[in-house]
Amino acid sequence: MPELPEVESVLRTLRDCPPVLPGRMINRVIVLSDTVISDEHVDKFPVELEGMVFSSIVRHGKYLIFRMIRSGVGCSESFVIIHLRMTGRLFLVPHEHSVERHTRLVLMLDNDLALRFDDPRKFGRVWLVANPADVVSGLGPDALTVSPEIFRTRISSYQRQIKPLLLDQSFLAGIGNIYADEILFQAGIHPLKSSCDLTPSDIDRLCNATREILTEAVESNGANIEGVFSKGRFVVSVYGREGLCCSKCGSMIIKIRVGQRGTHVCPVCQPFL
DNA sequence: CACTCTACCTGTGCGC
DNA sequence: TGCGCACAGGTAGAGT
Repeated sequence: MPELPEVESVLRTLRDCPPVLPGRMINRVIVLSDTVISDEHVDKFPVELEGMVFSSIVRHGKYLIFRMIRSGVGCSESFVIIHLRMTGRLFLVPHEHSVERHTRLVLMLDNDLALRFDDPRKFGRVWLVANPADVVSGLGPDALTVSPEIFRTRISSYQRQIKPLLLDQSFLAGIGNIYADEILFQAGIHPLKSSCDLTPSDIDRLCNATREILTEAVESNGANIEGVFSKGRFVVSVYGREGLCCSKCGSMIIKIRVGQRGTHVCPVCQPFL
């Protein structure tokens, strides 16, 4: 399940690992599933993209934002934005490997490679917009780079259960179900606790845990969870470990539901009080 | 505003 | 073996 660290890993691969995406022109666009294009005018999508060149890539939360330019007169720019949601994958392949069972979109490039978007569940979305704000303006600050001051200010403006708040992309962008559980475990905070009941010390630990967990996961190239997401090296402490022993205190990790989401807790390290 | 539920979608893994 | 079903998860939108 791609969350912020996994999306960052995709970004770094496309941007830094040869053959890289920036500088490549799109020769042809193949839409295999209309529903992944977040625009009622799916027909326009290929027409507008063909001939455009990948310029740069940035990430905000779980969204990848590709700046595209059309060389020549006017030098117009636009933005391709991709959200992988649950099961989306994005990678460069040779032309001849450009379509498989769950391939939804293929961007044929000018160097015999293709940028391929696969997504078994068709949850992922692709936008083509003139202004990235059209898609990402509702997001809060990026969870990896938010400053402690902003973190403290924002958290005190809500009165909500802390886990659903961490998952709310308008509060902080990038945290999903796996890292929310990991962050709350590291901070020693119960997921059902209300944000307004957190002490200044709780908030400091939460802020630090958010930065530390996400930074470590990014450096590890994402999570490594049996059968779920196995490319990275980040090892989870509580997610999916119900019935196993807590690595800090040895108690049994339990699974509860918080805001309809499976939630993993060490009842000793994360007291509800 | 806080929260809950549903829809979207399909592969997996369980119980019968 | 095979069937049916609950479940997983991110987000939007509707409802309480």
